[in-house]
Formats: sequence, C-alpha cells, structure tokens
Amino acid sequence: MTATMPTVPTPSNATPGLPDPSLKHLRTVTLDTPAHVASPIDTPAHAAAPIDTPAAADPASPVPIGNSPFAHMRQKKEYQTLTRLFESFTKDISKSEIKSEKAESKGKGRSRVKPVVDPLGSLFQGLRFCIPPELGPASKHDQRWRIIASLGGRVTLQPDTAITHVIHDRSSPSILCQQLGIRSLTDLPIGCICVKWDYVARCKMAGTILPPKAWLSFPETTLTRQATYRTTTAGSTRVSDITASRTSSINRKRPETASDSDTESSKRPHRGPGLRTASALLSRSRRDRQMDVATNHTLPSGLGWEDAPEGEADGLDALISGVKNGTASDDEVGVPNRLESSVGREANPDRRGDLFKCGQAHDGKSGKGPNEWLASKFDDMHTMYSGMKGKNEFAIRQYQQGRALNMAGTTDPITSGAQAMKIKGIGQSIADRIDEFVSGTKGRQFYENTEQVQIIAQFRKIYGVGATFATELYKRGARSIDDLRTGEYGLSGGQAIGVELFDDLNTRIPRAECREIFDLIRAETESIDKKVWIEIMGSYRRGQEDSGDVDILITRHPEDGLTHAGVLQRLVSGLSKRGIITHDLSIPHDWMALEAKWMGICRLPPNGKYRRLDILCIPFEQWGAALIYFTGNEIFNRSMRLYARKRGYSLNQRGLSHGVIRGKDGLKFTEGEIIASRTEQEIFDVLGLRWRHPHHRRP
DNA sequence: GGGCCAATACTG
DNA sequence: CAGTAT
DNA sequence: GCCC
Repeated sequence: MTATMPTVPTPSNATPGLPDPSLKHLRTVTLDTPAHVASPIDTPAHAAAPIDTPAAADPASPVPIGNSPFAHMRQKKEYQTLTRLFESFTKDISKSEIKSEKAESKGKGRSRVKPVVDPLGSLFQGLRFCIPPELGPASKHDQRWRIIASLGGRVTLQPDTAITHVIHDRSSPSILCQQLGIRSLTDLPIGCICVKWDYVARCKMAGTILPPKAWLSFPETTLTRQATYRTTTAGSTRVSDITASRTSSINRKRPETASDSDTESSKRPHRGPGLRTASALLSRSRRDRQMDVATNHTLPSGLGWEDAPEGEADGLDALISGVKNGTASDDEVGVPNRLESSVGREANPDRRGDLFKCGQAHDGKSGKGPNEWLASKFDDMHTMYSGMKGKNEFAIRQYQQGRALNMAGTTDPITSGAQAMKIKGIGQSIADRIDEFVSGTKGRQFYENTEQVQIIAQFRKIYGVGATFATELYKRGARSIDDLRTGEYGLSGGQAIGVELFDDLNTRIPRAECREIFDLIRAETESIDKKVWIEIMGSYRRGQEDSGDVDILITRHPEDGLTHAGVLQRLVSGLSKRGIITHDLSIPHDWMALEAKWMGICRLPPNGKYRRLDILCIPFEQWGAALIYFTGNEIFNRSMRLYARKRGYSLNQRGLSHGVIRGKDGLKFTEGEIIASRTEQEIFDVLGLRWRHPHHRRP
C-alpha cells in the first residue's frame, strides 16, 4: 500500500496473497501494517518494461506517487522506530485476539495477554482510526494505539478507504495532508472525520461515542470536504450509524486489507519532500502500481467499503451511471446521481414494498437505498422484456437504469416520475412507469406481464435457453420446466442439463461455498503445478455475498520457461474423477492452448448443490485485462470500454489497444497494438482513471 | 436520427 | 449460420 | 429508451 513500508512478503509461487487455507484460524487476525496487507500480489515483473503511457506523460493525468505518510519524516531513524513499534503493537493485538478467541471457544472467561490491550472492549468496534506519524516521542503513539485498541478500535498509520477517524491536534489541514501523504482532505473517505485526540479520551471517559462536534480538528467551514462534516454533524452521524448497526453485523470483521487505498487516493500532483529523491519516489510508485489485488475473501463491511467513495468520482463514474459522454469537462457536472429533492422523507409509497415483501433478500443485494422497491419493479420489467423477441435490445437495457433509482447517492425517496427524471438515464417513459407504480394504477407492467411472458421469462432462466428458444418452446406448447423434462422438445446437451438441474442452477451460491469450491480447485491445481496463478473472479471478487456461478482464472508466470498449457485438462479430469465436476457444458477447442475456456457444473462432494463453474486460462501478459474483464460487473465493463473508446483506445479481454481504427460500421480497420494488459493498474493508468477496488466496481 | 462494449467460443 | 454464452 |  504505501511506498515506504517494509517489503510485502509475497509468496513467489501459486497465487500470491491468498490466505493459506491451513491457516484458517489466523485469518481473522487483523494486522494493519502494510506488511500484512491481505493480498497484494506482484504482477508480471519481467514484462514490466514501463511503458510510457499517456497517463505518465500527460500532465493532466494523475501521477500517483504513492501516499507515504512518512514523507515528511526526514529522519530515517524515526521512521524505522515508529514502524517497528507499530509492528510490535499489531503483533500484540493479534496475539491477544487469538488468545481471547481461544479462551472464548473453550468457554473460559476472558483472558488478557496484556492488560493494556483488551480487544474485547467494544466501544470503538467498527471504527478505524488513522494516526498519522509525527516526530516526537514514539511512546506517545504507542500509548494512543493501545488505548484505541483496548476499546475495540482499529489503528492505522496511513489513511485508507476504511478509516472513520483521523487524529489530528494541530488544526492545520496542510500539515495533516502532508503527514497523510494526500493532496487534500478531500481524499479522505466519505464520512471520515478529523478529530483531536482529546475526543478519544473523552469518549473513553464517557464510555460512549460522543458527538464529535466539539473536538473536530478544524472548524467545519474550513474544510474542502464539506460532505464530511455535513454527514457527520447533521442528523444521524455515520459514527452513530455504525454504533447502531453494530449488533447486526457483529461477526463481520473489518477487512484487514485496505490495499486499495493507495491507488484510490493517489492522484497527487505534488511531490512532497521525503526520504527519497523525487525520482526514487516516482520509481517506487511505479512499482506500487505494478501491484494488483487478489480477491478479498473477507467480506467488506464498515465505512469506506459499503459505498464507493463518491468524492473521488472520475470520468468513469459519470459513464457508469449514465453511459454518457465522458469528456473531462463535464465529468464533474456529470455525476448528479443524487437528487436535490426537497420532498420530505415521510409518507412514500415504499410502504407497499412491505406488503409485497419486496424487501426480502432474494438475490443477496441488500436494498439499502430508499427506493429499493421501485428499483426492484424495474428489475422485474427488465426481466419481462428481456424475454421478449423483437423488442429493441437497447430499449430493454434502459430498464436496467431503474437500478439507478436506488444507487448510493440517491438518498431521497422518489415519489414521482418527474422527480426521477432528474437522474440521468431516466426519461419520460421510465418516469411514466414510475408514476404508474407509485400511484398503484394498472400500467404497462400490469398489462404486459401476462402469463405467457412469465412463462417465457421462466424458460429463459434455463442455461442455454435464450429469448428465441424460450419463445419457441412456448409456441410448441411447453408451459413449465417440468414439461421440458419429458424429452420431447429437442433440447441441446447444455439445455438438457440446464433443465435437469434447473433448481440448483438458479439458486444463488453463498460466498462461503464459492470459497470452498475455489479452495478445492486451487488445491487440485497446485497439485498439478505449484506455480500456477489461480484466482476467483466474478461477483465473488467484487465482494458480493453470493454469486450466480464460480469463475476461475488461471495463468502462469513463464519465468522458468514453462506455461500453464495443459493444466486445464488435467484439472478438469482430476476434478471429474473426484466427483467435484459433474457435467461439461462446453469444452475448449484446444485443451493445450494458453487461452482456453471450460464451462460446466460442479458440486461440493458428496451432495452439494450443482453449481455453474467456469475455468478460464489466459496468457500471462493478459492477466490484468482479464482480471478487469472477468471481475465486471457488466455495467462497469461496458462503461470502461466506452470510456476507452472515446479516448481512442479499445479495451477488451486481452488488453488495452491504441491505434484501432474503425469504419463507420464500427468494424475494426486496424487492430492497433496492445499497450497495456499485464496489470489492472496499468490499464487504469493509461486511461487516466484511478484504479478501483473490485468491491467498488458496481454501478 | 444515430449510437449505445467487445470479441470470441461452442453447439447443433 | 443463428443462438447462446462468456 | 435515452442522450446527444
């Protein structure tokens, strides 16, 4: 994460950064030093001849130089002292956590390794304090860290997207920024507040989380990040939100990785004085940017994770929600997902959502916005239309925009179509539908959602059945999935499997099960070749609670002249033998190719549900592009490609190309040449976009 | 009115 | 090639 | 269907 920390111990083989399953009991331990960042993985270093990208050349593009919170510390000695101290601190913490976990599991009382560190204190549970390093007695720091830890809080030396508080006593934004290694306080995550140490002390004394107002580091007005203060002082503070929600998410620990923070807030034009020369800093930051992040297996929770930091919207955000023109100038204006409605938040038609039990979890997406009910109605409409043949595909897609009604940032309940039209992507037609929904009158959805439509929509859920064949089936007289089991409808192999396993395949896969499946496959893969990189992709990598399928990506560093060619075949046959893979849906053209795809069905032995499984092999140089591609989500990918195209690039599964020339019909005239593909970071950089944590790659 | 992401793989 | 999939 |  940060440039100046000790080298990240990256395993040199397998997939670096993935927790060793055998260390299960350790996985919950949180260590906040960069040395223990959950999973940064080295990327193809051999191919790392730094391409001189436009991003680096163009002064308007961000030049991440890494946030070194130690940049201001001129004395190397002090830096070392502090980091050493912090490491020993985190070690103590983890020890005491393990201890206490054991104690708890044995049913014995609480035990303490060190009296000063009582992780069972819960006052600050879920809070994360950034204490920027300062010159001066290290003992003071140590003391503060332990106090926070004793109250159940987390401590970091450097800012990340998950911090909730920054401790700062000097009332100087510029000094603080320097200490944090950020450009402005705007770079801090939404909802993070800067408070004086005294605030912590007072909270401890009071035994409760106090309103921070009296202990803010800066007067509210001085702040560049207005939102910070607004959200924290007005109405319910985020802090109290955490406090309130604590019970519900009690066993979801904060993820230890904040490895996205460096990249997310690293747009920084200035180069602070530091231990290194500017050029050293730069090259170091380049190295940082060569890092990628493996999947976080710990679910995100807490501040900074629930929502993408909106303050850091870039051109891509604009595209994501609007699919609009992403020119640099209208980027800032172009992110008004938030309604500036003045409508009161009392009586809204959402109430009826309860009657329809729409709020209930069915797809794992918690409807946290105020418009979940409406949004789900548009999900329905989208499903409905996507089964219909002859409808304009793009028109259908627009209904997905209904999701925008409930996106983060849309804070007010929508009570009318006119109100919703302020959101980009919502036009007259959608607005009319909204009015129909909120008024309860029978509208298009009511009349068009006939039995036929519903049945066809049902057929469409069968793997291998699209709108065309679903319609055909209906025409032939089929009315239910069971009808199709009679075998008189001429199903293809894949479709037959889709029908046979219909129920299982249409059941979401809990995250834990994805993980188990992945662990099995990874173990099998490593028994074939320990040096293969294997990663789980898709919605799992985006941090979702459940997934529709399991996507696995495989490659191998060719440093020793070997490749992963042939691994796929051995893998699939091995897993088949073990009964983990049960069906093939499609097999690769060439099993020995570096680029190969297998699709099929697997299950956890002996009697797990049947699950869709995709295993993809890709050439090593394409790792980054493939990560982006297979991580998605779909909207994100579309947006990013559109964005790339508008700047004269072309992005696909294999890489980012420059110099692609298209005819009017959109057909490629020339292939262009791939200029970035090894790491995600590279690709984002060339496009001048901040790298996004997978968890934030959703609309 | 034209464009809306991209490119390829497999099945039958 | 059309359809479906990624 | 929506946005230029």
